[in-house]
Amino acid sequence: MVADPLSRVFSALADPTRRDIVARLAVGDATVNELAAPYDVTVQAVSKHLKVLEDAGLVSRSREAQRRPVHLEANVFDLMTKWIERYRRQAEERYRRLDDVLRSMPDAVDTPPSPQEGTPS
Amino acid sequence: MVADPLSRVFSALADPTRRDIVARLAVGDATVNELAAPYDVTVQAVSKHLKVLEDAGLVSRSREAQRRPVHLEANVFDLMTKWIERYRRQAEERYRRLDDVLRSMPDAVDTPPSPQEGTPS
DNA sequence: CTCCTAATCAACCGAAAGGTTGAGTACCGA
DNA sequence: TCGGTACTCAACCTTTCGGTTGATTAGGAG
Repeated sequence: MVADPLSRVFSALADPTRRDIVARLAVGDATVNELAAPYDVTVQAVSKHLKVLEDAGLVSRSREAQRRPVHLEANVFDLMTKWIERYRRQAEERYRRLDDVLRSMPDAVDTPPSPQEGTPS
Repeated sequence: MVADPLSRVFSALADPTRRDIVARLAVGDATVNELAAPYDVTVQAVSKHLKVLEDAGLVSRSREAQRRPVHLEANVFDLMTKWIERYRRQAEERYRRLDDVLRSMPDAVDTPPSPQEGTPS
């Protein structure tokens, strides 16, 4: 994957197994085998999932003898949260303004999705 | 796509073009042709993107003559935000507890990511 | 009715995702 | 040194994704 950071994070969390792994890691660090245990997929598949999460910056892997404990990097969530909040706020602001406009013309339409007006272009 | 709601939302926003469309819609409703204009892809491709966003519950399409104005449903962001906040909080809480433990044993290790302890299982 | 515009549907294509099996690497323990 | 354990790498397979072109539906405008 050579996508932008935001796409990598969103895409990493678009898979339920990977979200599950993140949920598990929020409790505490774990090894690949520990993470793979609950699922009926091979440990290689989980290893691939971890690579995706790592590329997205959501987890890091250290080294402890032959074990490679996986650690959740929760701060990367900020990237998403900021993006989401930005457009949510913007959309809500817009809704509020539209509401004001409708309130300021009390004699106009009262059926919101009615496409009956002849608004010329 | 027959995935769970959360996967649909994350996956919908994993594409930069679709995030761009969401950003555009936060400013105001738009038609498919208007949305397609800035990109050098066909209008059919954009229509597909909108279908993905609609299936994720992020936008809705009404009908106004032969036009189908697209509207941003900002409230669906909540689903993501809740999921993210949950595990961020959990991870931060864990970090805080670990910090407390380390503080309560002042003679122990002082190199945070040092995997030198022989914690027996 | 006929034409134009807006948008979707359908079939297809190449690339990437998610899975598998099999081999390879790295480290510990006897 | 020889296994055994923990994990990754590589090749392959099938499904999904993002895009295309071409046909079709739906609704004004003349």
